[in-house]
Amino acid sequence: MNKHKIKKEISFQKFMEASLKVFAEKGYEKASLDDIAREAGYTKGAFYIHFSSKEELFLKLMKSRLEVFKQQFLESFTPGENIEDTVRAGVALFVHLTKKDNWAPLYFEFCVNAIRNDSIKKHMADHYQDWIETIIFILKQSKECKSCKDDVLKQLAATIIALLDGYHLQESISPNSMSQDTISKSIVNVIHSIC
Amino acid sequence: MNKHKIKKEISFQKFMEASLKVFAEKGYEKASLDDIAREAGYTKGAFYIHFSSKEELFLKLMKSRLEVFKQQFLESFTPGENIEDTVRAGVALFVHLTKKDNWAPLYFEFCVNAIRNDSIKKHMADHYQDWIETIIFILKQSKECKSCKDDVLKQLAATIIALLDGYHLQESISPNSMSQDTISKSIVNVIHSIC
Amino acid sequence: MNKHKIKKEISFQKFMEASLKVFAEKGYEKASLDDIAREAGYTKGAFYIHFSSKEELFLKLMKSRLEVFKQQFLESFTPGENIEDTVRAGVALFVHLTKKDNWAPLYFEFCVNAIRNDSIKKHMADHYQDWIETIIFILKQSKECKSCKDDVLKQLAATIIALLDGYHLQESISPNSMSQDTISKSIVNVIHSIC
Amino acid sequence: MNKHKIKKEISFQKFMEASLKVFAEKGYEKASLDDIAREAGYTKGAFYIHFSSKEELFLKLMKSRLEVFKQQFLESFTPGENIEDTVRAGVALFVHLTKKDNWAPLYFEFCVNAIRNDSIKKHMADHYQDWIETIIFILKQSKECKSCKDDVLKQLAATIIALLDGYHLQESISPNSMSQDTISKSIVNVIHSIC
DNA sequence: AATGAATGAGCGTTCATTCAT
DNA sequence: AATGAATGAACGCTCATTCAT
Repeated sequence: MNKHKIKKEISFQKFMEASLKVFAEKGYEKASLDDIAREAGYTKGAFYIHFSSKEELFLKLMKSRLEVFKQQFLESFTPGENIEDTVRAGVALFVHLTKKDNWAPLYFEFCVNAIRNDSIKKHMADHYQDWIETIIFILKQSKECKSCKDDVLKQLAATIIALLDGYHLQESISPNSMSQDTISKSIVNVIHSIC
Repeated sequence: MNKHKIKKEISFQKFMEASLKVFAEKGYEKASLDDIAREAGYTKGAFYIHFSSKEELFLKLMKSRLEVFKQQFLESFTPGENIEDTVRAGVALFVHLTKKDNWAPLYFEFCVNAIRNDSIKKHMADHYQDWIETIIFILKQSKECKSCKDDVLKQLAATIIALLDGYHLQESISPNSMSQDTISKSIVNVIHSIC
Repeated sequence: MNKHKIKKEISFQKFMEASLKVFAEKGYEKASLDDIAREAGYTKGAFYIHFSSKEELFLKLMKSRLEVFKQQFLESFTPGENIEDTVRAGVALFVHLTKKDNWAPLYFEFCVNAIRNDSIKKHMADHYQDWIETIIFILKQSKECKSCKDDVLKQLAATIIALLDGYHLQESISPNSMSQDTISKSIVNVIHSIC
Repeated sequence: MNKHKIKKEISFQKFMEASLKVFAEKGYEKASLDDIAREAGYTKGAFYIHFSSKEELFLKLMKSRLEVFKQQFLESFTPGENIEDTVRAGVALFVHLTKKDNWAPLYFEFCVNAIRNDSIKKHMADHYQDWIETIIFILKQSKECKSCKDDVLKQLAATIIALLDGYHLQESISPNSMSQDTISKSIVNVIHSIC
């Protein structure tokens, strides 16, 4: 039992959780290391034991949260009997996860920074690719898409993501413009029309 | 003809144009008033003749650019003979405007700040409302949607916006995942399925 | 009459004088910009109106003080009737200037930083070259050195500088080990022996 | 034989050697204990087992290196048959030692700190006194200085040190301005002229 | 004897804002 | 209307020192 390592892991996690909160509340630039350290229950100096810079923390947090989001989705997702039920379950789960942990401000903070910073952009692009593949995998298990070509499915998956992202954004700024039902129906329709 | 006022209007516009560029390049926080003033061809002190704070500038710029975007859309938009052509024209125009003037980083900068700041959020919400109405107005001119109920059209318009926003975001981070054609077809299908 | 420029020049000079004092007292690294600004009667922020970095200030101060030292020497130096009087006058003047304005700690601070920093080193090397030429010029006016070869005079001048630097250093650490008289005599002797 | 003590002595020496290197490269202030510990092959915490502070290390290093320099000089120095050979041998040895172990930046770092810090100054003054006595001892073995008065020899020794220090400084900043031969000749001449 | 997590004070630098000119 | 010197509060980062392990 290595107490040092355990302690380090605990503080690392506290910093990650604290930064999740502070970045979500204030955005990357306005979140100060003082804020984050205070929230984590440490001093600013301690921060540099665990991270080499603010940017590194942001990147690590981003990787971690995007991964956690995907894991939580995959763990809880259960496809329905038909494509409609499957989509409905997926959308419901997406909406649910989206409301947890201050996800919206953090996610769009990632996006905005990705647009201007190439190394973040690369990461977000990978993340999109991941989701495209995940969605294709799910779609392929339905009778509707079983025999669709891969490039068609790719476009379809990207469209579904666009719808969800756009819904998420709209919901964050002007809640209740769209119902979950509308989103689900639209997705199902797009699937039927393309496949 | 008041020379003072004309001069003032000119420098105001120069600051607006300069800040459009600098905010798009660096984001709100990292854009310094020095950068903006230099870009505008003035000094920092001059800034405060036209704006009372950096935040005010950002808000004014946001209002102005969102308005300009809409005006440019409305001016150039010509509905086609049928809904499909109309949608295709609208999407093409949206994509075109979206690529001008470094629009993506600025637009999503607005969105991200809206999520965290209530007065900005209010503004963006109004902007969404505006677009919803504009889209409803366009849809109503087609035979497909002529007799649709208003609340159905609202959901439809919001869905179209979500698709476009989501496409815009994806395109900014990971270009060429989706074709314009896909987006148009999806919109047409959603229209058909809902109306 | 440009008040802005005058004001700027005054503050610039105050910063230069303040840094002269603070660098001499604390050395380059331990002298903080807060110290220097306080000593100058300004705040830290004002510093960056006049200098782009701490290092730039140090370099400017170094150039300025080395130049001032040389100017003061040249202005006050009057050769004697013979080489002995000339040397005696020169040494007395050197010793006098050396005791003004906290010169020793500043000068050796320059030297130490020169050893480790190439751009400073280049500057100090130029300064040495300057002094060698100045001393050669003075020596050439004496009948003893009138017809000496240039490379011999160069070695002679460098030796004289070594003696003065070495004396200056020793005097700064362990005062009164050597008399001015000794130094003068030694220089005269070296001149006689080489020329 | 105490294993603990031997181990302690070894790590002490490693820290001394490491700090010799790091102080020479970066100077006192910019040398961090992290740098030194890493160079020594330990961690920062271990440092405080052997030294109570950074300043103490610097002082111990200074004492040790000044002593080592003198020991190395005395061990290798062999007087010649006449004063000229003796001086030539001494100068050659001085120049040789001076080029070893990054001596210049360290030595002048000592000097600069001595000028500003009284306890270091005291130490350097003792060091100078030591060298004066050493040089007097050497000079007294020559027929030229055998019967010189002590205070005359003291001035002479101080002058020789000044020349060597000045040469060392000049050589460190602007190499090859003076030849070793010139320095030797000058010293011999000063000896002849004073004694 | 040695590690390494944590502190806390300090530093160089940036920048929105003010105001005399 | 415009300049630009000055402020003052932050901020990211460093580092000598402490202490539980």
